[in-house]
Amino acid sequence: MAVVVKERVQSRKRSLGKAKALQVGMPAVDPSLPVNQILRGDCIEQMRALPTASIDMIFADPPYNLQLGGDLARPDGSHVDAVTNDWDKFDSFAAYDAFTREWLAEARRLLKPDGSIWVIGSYHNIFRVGAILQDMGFWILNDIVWRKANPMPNFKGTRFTNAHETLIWASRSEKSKYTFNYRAMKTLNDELQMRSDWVLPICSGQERLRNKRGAKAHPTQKPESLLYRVMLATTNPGDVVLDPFFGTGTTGAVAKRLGRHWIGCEREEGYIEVAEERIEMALPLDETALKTMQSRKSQPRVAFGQLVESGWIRPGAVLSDRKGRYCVTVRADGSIMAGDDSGSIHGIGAKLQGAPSCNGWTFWHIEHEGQVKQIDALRQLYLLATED
Amino acid sequence: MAVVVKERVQSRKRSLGKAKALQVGMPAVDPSLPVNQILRGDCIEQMRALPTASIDMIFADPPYNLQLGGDLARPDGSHVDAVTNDWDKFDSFAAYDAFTREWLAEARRLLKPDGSIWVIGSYHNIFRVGAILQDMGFWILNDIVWRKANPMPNFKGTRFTNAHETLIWASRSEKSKYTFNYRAMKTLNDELQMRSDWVLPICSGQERLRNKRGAKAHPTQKPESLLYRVMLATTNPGDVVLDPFFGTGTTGAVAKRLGRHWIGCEREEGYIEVAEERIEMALPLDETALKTMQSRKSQPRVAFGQLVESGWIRPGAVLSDRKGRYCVTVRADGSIMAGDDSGSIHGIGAKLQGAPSCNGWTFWHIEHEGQVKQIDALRQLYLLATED
DNA sequence: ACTAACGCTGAATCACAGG
DNA sequence: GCCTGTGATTCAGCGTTAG
Repeated sequence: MAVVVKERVQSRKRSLGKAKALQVGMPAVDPSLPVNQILRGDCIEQMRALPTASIDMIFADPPYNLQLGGDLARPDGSHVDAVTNDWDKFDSFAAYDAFTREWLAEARRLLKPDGSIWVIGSYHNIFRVGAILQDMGFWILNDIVWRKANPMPNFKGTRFTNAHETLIWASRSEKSKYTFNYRAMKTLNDELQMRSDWVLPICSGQERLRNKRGAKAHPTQKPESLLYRVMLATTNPGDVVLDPFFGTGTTGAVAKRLGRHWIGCEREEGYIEVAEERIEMALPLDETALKTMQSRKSQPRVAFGQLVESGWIRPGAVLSDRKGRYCVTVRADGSIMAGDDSGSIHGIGAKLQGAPSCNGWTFWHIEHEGQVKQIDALRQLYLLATED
Repeated sequence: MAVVVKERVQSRKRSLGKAKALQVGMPAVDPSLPVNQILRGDCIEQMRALPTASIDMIFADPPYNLQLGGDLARPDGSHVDAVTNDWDKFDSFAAYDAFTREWLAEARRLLKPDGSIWVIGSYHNIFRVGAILQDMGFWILNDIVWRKANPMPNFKGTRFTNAHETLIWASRSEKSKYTFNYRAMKTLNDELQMRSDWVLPICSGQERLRNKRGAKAHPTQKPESLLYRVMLATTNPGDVVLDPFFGTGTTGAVAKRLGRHWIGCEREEGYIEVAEERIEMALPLDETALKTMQSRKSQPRVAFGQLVESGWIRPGAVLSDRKGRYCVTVRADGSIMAGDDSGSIHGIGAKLQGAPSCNGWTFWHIEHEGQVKQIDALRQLYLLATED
C-alpha cells in the first residue's frame, strides 16, 4: 500500500482542526481509510488497496478519449491548446471500454451499498461509460448537463458549438437509499426544483491553476462550482468522497470547504504537487455556514393527537378542506369524524376525496386567531413552542 | 414491397406542387424510393425493402425503454399519465441492444455515404444507442441537449428534475462530407454560433394532436420546432429524410413545410391515420411561420445560490438591509439565517419586515470591494462575467 | 371586455419506517 | 420477505371559468 500512516494521521488531524463541522455529530469514518490524502500511482492499483464498502460518493473525471485529428488554429491564426496528453490515448473503443470496466469494478466494490457515483464526460466517452454503468448494475438517477456559460467556439464552423458536458449520477444499485439533499438544492435554485441542466462558467481567471510560465497546470481543470453543487446535493458533512482521477484536486478543495473527507488517486507527480498546495490553502466553512435547509422528512414527527392532548386543537373542533366542501369533527383521541366514518386526518381525507392517499396536514384547515389556516401551521407553532 | 406505385406518384406530385422549393434546381430523387409516404409495418422489414445508399438523413425517435415502476401521483393527488405502451417494453438491456443494432444496421445501409443520422433519447437508452453507433462505425458529430422550457417536475422530490433529452447527430462514417448549414444556424441564433444546447418548449397546446375524447394521440409527440432545427441544420431542400419510428408524423409535417422529401415507417394504424391527416394539412413554409420559429432568446435567470457556489458571495458572509436594522448570515446552500430562522433572501426579508413579500435582491446589501452594495449589483456583475 | 383564478397536464426508471 | 400507516411532494403553459 502506497500510504504512509503517519502522514495520514497528521493530515486528518489538521483537517479536523480546521473543519469544526467534522467534529460534532458526524458519523465515524473507517479508521483504516487514508482520508484527506492523495494516493500516488495508478488509480486501479490504489483502489484495490482500499476496504470494500467504505466510500459514500465517488466523483470521477476519467480521460475522455478525445481522438483529435491534427492541430487546430483559430480564425486569427493562433494555435488552439488541445488535450494531447498520453493519458488520453487509447487504441480503440474496446481498449477504452476495458479500462472503464476495470476502474468501475473497483469503484463499485468500494462504494457503500447506499453510495452513489458521478462520472463526467463528453460525447467521445460518455455513452460508453453510461452503458457500462448500466451493464454493471449501477442505477442511473439522472444525467446532468453542464451547460458552459462560456464555451470555446467551433472555429471551423463545421458543427454546433460544443457547449456542454454530461455528468451521470448513479446509485450503486436499484435498491440503494442514496443521499439527495432536495431542500438544499431547491434553496440553491431560488425555491424552484433544481433541474438536470446546470449553467455554470468554465474554470478560468483566478481559479485556473497555472505554472510559473503561465501555462495551465491541467488541461481539463473543472470549476469548483460544479463540484460544490455535486457534493452539496449528494453527500452529507463527514462523508468520504473518492476521486480516482484527482488531477489538480478540485474535488479535494471543495470537499475540504464543505466539511467532507476526501481521497484522491493521481499518478502524475506534477498534478499532485499543485493539488496539495491548493488544498492546503483551501479554507473550510464554519459550521453555521455549512448548515443547509433540511427537508421536512428529517424534522421530528408530530402526531395529530399531540396537538389535541396539548390543547392546540380542542376536541370537538371542526376542520374543513380549503374550499369548505368537507367538514369533520375532531375527537379526543386525535381521530376525526365525518358522518359515521372516523379515522386519521390522512385516511379520512383520502376517503372523502376518493384518492389513494392524502396528506391530512395540508388538506385540513382550522380557524385559529381569526384566520383559517392549514393544521400544518399549528404543527409548526407547536414545534417552535416545544423545541429544546 | 408494401408500396403501391400509383399512390406514390400522386403523392409526390401533390407534394411538389405545393412546395415550390422542390421544383427548381433540386437533385433528382431515386425514382424507386417510395417518397412522401408512410410504410405500414415493422420498421426493420420496411427498411429492408428500400434501396441501399438512397437516404440523405435519418431522424429516429426509438422507444426509450423507460422501465417505470408503479403508478405515480402528483402532490395534488392527480394521476400522472405515463408511457405504458407495449412498444416501450423490453425484457433486458441485451434485448434493447439487439433491437437497436438491428434497426441501426438497416439505417446504415440506407444512408448515402455522406448522409447523417439523428437519434433522440433519454438516459434510459441514449448511452446504449451512442455506444452502438460508435461501434458500428458511425461518427458522432455532436450530442445535442434539448433543454425543455417546461418539463414535468419531479413530484416526489427524489432527484433532479428531468428537464432535458439528448440527441446524437452522427455521420455515416468518419470520412463523410456531411451537410451542415452553418450560416442558417447562425442566423437562427441571432448571429451567434448555434450551440449544442437548445431551449425549446415541449409539444403542448394547439400543436399537440388529440383524439375525439381529448386524449393525446401519441404519448411522446415531439415539437415541430425541434425537427425544424434538425432539418434546417443538416439537410438541403429536396433531400430525402427517413423516420423509422414515425408515430404521428412530426418529421413528415416539418419535411413538407421545409421542402424535403420524407419516408416514414409506422406499425400502429392509429398513429398512421393521425399522421396522414396532419401532413395533408401541413402547408409548405411561408415567411410568417418562419419568424415564429426563430429562437426565443430567454432571459438568463440567476439564483442567489449560484452566486454562493461560484464564489461571488462566501458562505458565512453577512447581509444587511439599507439602514442596517437587520443582519443575516449566508449559508452554503444559498439560504440565509436570521437568529433561529432561515429561508430564502426573499422569504426572510419579508418575514423580518412583517411584509407579505420582499425582493431580496434589492433589500439585502453586502460589502464588496470596500463598498456596501445591493446584492443585485453582484448579480449584474455575475451576469456580465458569465454571459456568452 | 378585461383580469384573476383555477384546472389540467407533460418520455418519470419518484417514500419509507415499523410490524 | 410483505403489508400497512403516515405523510412528503410540483413547474410552466395553456385553456376555461369566475369576478
